[in-house]
Amino acid sequence: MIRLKDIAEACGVSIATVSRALNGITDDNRGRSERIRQVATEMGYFPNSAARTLKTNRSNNIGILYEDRMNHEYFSTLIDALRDEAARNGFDVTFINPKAGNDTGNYYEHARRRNLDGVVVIQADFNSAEVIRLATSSLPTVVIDHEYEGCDCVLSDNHRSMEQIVEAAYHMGHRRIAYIHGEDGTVTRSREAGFYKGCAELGLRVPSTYMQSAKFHDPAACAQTVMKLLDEPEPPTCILCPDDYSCLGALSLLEAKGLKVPDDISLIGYDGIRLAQMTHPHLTTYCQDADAIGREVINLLMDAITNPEDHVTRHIPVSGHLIPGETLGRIKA
Amino acid sequence: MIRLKDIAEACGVSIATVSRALNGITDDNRGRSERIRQVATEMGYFPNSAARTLKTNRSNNIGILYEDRMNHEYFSTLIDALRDEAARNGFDVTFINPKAGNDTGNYYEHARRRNLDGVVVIQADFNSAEVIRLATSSLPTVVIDHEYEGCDCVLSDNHRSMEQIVEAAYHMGHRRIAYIHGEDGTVTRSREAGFYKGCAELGLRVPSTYMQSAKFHDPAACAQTVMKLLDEPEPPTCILCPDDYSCLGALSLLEAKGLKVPDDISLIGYDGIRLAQMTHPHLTTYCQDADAIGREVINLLMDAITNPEDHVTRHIPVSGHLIPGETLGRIKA
DNA sequence: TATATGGGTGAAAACGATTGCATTATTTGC
DNA sequence: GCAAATAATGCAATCGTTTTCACCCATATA
Repeated sequence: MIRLKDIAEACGVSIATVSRALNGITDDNRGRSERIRQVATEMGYFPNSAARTLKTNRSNNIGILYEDRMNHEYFSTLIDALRDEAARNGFDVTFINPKAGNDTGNYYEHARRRNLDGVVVIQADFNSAEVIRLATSSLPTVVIDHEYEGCDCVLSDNHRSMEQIVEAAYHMGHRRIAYIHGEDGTVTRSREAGFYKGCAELGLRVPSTYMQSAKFHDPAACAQTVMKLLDEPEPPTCILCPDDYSCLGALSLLEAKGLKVPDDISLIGYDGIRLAQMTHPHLTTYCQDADAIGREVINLLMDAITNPEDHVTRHIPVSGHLIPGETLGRIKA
Repeated sequence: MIRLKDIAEACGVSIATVSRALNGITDDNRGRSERIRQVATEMGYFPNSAARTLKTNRSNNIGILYEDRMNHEYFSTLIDALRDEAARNGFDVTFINPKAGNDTGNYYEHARRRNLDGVVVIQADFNSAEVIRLATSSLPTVVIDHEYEGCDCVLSDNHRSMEQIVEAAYHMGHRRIAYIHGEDGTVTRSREAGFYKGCAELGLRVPSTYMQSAKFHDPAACAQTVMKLLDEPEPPTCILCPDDYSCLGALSLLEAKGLKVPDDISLIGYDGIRLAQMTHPHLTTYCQDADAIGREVINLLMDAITNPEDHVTRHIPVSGHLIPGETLGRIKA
């Protein structure tokens, strides 16, 4: 590999001069810098990032952490968005590993060892010591969908989205709306609150049995819970599911039982995966704007990295939108 | 951050001794190494990978390249598998970026600049100069689903899988089988060949109109092509789709036209995404073993990295399996 | 007791870049 | 055209680690 030294020798100048020419420190005097740059390109030079990192303490590399497997469309879209947005800023993206090889490395250590300039927490157990350590460390960190004191975060509108969903169902005439939520966590609690608020504002009574718990991304679990709801003395006319996968599970079950969606019962999903628009009927669902979230995350991170002094931590909400679909039907008067 | 120097001072030994103790070079003499290790842990030491990389020319970091957006379940599963398998070997994973910030960096340069020890090409335009450069470089590279001369690769069984699919349809009594394939490329050509071979072995005639082209992951395109096939004077009784998403598009269309799947016509997908088993009817589809592929890829890469001398390049096939599903029906005699 | 043996040790040189400081070359103002 | 100001340059130190080499000390062997 070509080093600065090689270029220096080829040009008959010192290493320092080459470094400065390539980094644009010197105003191009007599075209000398220009010539150096040209020679560098001719020789096929590119900087050794390890050396640069060692000296400058900047790696132009950020870490992303997610503990689950990435088999939800929302996650992979988000990761793509992060990658692209980081690249636009000249940054690379490296995974922070839940199980870092032989080393009993925690996340923070892993990030430091790799000289990462910042970290994005996409999804994790927000109560675990390791994650808290990371979020509260001096390392620039942006967390998605969870608020830590003094830590930047980007929040998809879990609360507001549920309100919107409830309103949408209400406007279609539904008065008996049940909510099957996912596992407990920041996201779930926020959505739950939004659901209750939406109901309260519209004066809807919510029997305790209308609030059910299942698991995220588990169609069978959701279907089973739907069964329970149908056995209620007063079954709901509209059921909100934790996510689109679960919703599809519910849809299957209902069809298998001979119930027509949305004629007999309405369903609403969450996430807006592409497949939701390929089924019959298309899912009525709420779509989070993963690209926008990615953009905001990287913006925050870049600011925290480049202006550590006057960076003020912020909590930024990003809103999505309701996809009409066909699983939410009008209640016959 | 704690440096070797700090530990050396704390222990009253030289930096070299600390380095050797921590790396297990010295047989633990009089428990000294043990004590050094202990002090290191107490002080919260972890190595600076930039420094280590600079000195050793090894980063314990591999790159993965994919040019598309990662919105297919197969890709994200694969990336997860690669990440986990790499971690098991003490390696991290960094994305190689199609558009590397301001730099007009090609893939190879990007990998070198980052001191990556190896690269996995998950998906790319295999004819582009950049990708060829990467694959033919001295940098350990494993390519998935494309064979370059002298370059390691792991091949999902595109060819054999199509034969199996054809056989499965045949055994259900189908004699008029059409194939809608994706965009041209290594994968498509291999599948096409498998399809023809399967038909030939069973003595099935394949009218040229039965071989149609659409796009991968485009339900609408597939649906449209299905329309064309239905207009044939002798329409097929079974249609093979490029992938599950496309297949769902076809399924929707057929249902919309009042045709029953699989009673009136059979469909077979490809990929085995989770959603394929949540629809009604469940998709009959072929599932690639992403975990196994990931495992093989990393195995190859690790060998190429650790034994560059006696590493022999290999082309490894990984087979998947047919998921029965319900969209392939028996032809009434 | 003296001599080989052998591994543990420390000093120091790398790896390739950036950067403070002193110096030299160039430009500017008069 | 000369002094002062300014810009560009080179030297050398430095980032944190690994590793060569010479050295030392302990143990085993004669």
